[in-house]
Amino acid sequence: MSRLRGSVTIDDVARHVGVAKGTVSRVLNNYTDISDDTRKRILKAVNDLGYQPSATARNLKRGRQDTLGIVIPVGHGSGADPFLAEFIDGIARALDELGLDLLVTTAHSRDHMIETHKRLIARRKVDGFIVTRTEVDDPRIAYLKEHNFPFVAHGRTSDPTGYAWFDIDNAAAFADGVRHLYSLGHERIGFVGSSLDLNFALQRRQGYRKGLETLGLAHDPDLETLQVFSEKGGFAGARELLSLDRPPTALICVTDALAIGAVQFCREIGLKAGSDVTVIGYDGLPVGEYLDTPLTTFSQSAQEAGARVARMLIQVLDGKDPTSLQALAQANLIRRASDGAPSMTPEALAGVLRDRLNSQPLSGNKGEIA
Amino acid sequence: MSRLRGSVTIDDVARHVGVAKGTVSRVLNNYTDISDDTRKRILKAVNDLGYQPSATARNLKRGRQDTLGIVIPVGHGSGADPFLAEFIDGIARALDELGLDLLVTTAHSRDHMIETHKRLIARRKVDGFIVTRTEVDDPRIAYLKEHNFPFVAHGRTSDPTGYAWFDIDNAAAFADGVRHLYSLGHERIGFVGSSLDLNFALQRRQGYRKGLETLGLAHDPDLETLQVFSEKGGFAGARELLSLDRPPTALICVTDALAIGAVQFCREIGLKAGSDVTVIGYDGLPVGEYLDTPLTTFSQSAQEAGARVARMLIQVLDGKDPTSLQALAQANLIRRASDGAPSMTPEALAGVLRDRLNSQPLSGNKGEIA
DNA sequence: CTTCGTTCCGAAACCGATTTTGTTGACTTC
DNA sequence: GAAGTCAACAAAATCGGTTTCGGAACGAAG
Repeated sequence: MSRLRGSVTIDDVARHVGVAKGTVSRVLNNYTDISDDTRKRILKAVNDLGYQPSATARNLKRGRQDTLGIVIPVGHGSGADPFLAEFIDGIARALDELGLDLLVTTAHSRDHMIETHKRLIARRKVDGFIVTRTEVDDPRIAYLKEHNFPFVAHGRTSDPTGYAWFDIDNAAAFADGVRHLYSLGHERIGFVGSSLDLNFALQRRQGYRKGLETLGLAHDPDLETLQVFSEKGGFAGARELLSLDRPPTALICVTDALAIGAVQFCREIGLKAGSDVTVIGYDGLPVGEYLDTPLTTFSQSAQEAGARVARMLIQVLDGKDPTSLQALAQANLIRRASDGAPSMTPEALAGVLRDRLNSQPLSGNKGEIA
Repeated sequence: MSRLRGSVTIDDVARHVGVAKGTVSRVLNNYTDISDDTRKRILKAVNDLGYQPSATARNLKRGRQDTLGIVIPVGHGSGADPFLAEFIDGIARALDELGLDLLVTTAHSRDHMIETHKRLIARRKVDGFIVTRTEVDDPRIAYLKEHNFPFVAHGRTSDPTGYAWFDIDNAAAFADGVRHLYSLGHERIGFVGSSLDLNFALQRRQGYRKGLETLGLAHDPDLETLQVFSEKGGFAGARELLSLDRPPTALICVTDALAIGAVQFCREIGLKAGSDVTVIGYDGLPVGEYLDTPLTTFSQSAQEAGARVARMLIQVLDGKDPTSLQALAQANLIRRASDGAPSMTPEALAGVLRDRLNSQPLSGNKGEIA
């Protein structure tokens, strides 16, 4: 009961000035049919009383919430994605300028994810969604499209039509990466990937294959491995590929986490990343710079991506046709130290590995395949 | 106009069943004065129509938003804090179980921070706040206390009375750390800290000093350095301390980021972390495990901390006395590989450093002091 | 002096829920 | 059989805004 926390309502202002509350509202919403005198008196009172309109009441009438939603996928304890942290930061910054807010929710499964979107829509807590980490066949996008609820995707799906999205040209990046490795002298190039459900993972593999094809290099299925999304996966992937009879001299990894694991495998086996074996990652994580061999990686600004996607969503909410809001950006390669000309042939590398794998036990359980 | 996106209102349900909307509301809120028959018919209609009450309308009447707020400090482009990402994840998970949501905002300065809290309160967008990264003298806490707005702090201030908080016993952790280093044989232990405005940074230094005192070790002010909060700071800090005439053989760093930079300095100068120089961090970042020398560090579960703080805030909102909600948890040391017995005396270390610093140019600009 | 058009603002409807108050009919009770 | 009780719901008030509608006051036009 009672004026909770003494907040000032529009009625207080109206009474204070001696006008109808509708008049106060009109002043605050810049209607023109208010005399200068009245306007000034009301503005003064608003200021004096420290009045700020209740978002709730305003939203009820307007049907808008001035709030955007993002529901982030969280693995089973796998920890938060460092990319997402910066991405959200970017969104929040962009929204702040416009007085909008961001509602953040997590979901641990696909069902939970859809359910959360449903709830937020039904209870009208948000005006639109930002969808991240798009899957090749994404149930969220299907749901939102079907219900005609505003959203912008960061990343595409297998059918990137009929909705607004912002994406990195993953395929081009990986094709470039392969070309770069080839120009360094690598001819056997391994691909350390992960679950192909995620669209970017699939696209990066496509780019990898396309790159090989363009260069006229044979595509050897043995040089591709799919691992879990973590350093452990990268470790296991590197072990798998480097243990081949004719191992790759370079590894291109779908994410930095995988690349970090791959570099670790190289270190443990006594190979120098950047010369004995080349490793390239993707994400531009700052920490990559502080590895013993600073990681060469593709970078995209997560913060900028967040800001951009937020602004796109606002345009959608303003009625702009989502189909006209589709943008592709290029990632760029940050060369640090984990890439270089191969120091030996695949055959020589295979020899070294045979020796080392037999003589040296590897660290703990880091190579376990999940 | 018009039923936006065809959402079903309580009136639709009432009309469909042929009752007053108040009756529908009472059914949904478990009032007892409804006949079984009517209750069933209404519940069926609710189900059939897929009705979910509008959060906005309900909030307007109830005066609650079922939304918690967190405004996270973002440096000038310094990037997002990996700890915060997991922390938020923990909050979101805990809230999900209770049907609450989390509003995330960023602020780039102290003023902006207060302003954002003000706005969120005045516009009644949130029921309470979670305050993170508390400063020794925190303006947010002062403001919220003064205005009697519900909140829970993650971390204390210099005056930890009169509000609810959850904190790690930073002082105890660092005192333990010093004891641990001493037991390994270190007698000159350096402290790489950062801005003492943040309460945890101050507490950790207190713990460091207390640890020395307890062991009867002299406190040498030269062994303490304050750096910016990043790998660069750690690099610079390690350089400063190790360049002393009698350098420390162990460095205890306030955060993992600093420790990572310190380890990098050791590597570049040709010292082996874990034997030549011991480095300990704090945060338990997963990436610390994948450095060339896996980082020994103090760990606290950010996710659990988030969940815990969220639950505390809910208790505050339920009317529990904030003063009764104050909890201190212990951090625990995760020993990996960057700590060990000293391989040489401070004097010998100084000799090595003199040689190396003269002969070997250091990497780029990483040592610059910001 | 009427009529018309503006300008400016009060009154009331409305958004979609919750909650209070009031009403109805059935059932007791004496 | 009149009065009182109770269950079960309808009707209306309310939350705090926005928006529509309409009316008063005034000057200009005819």
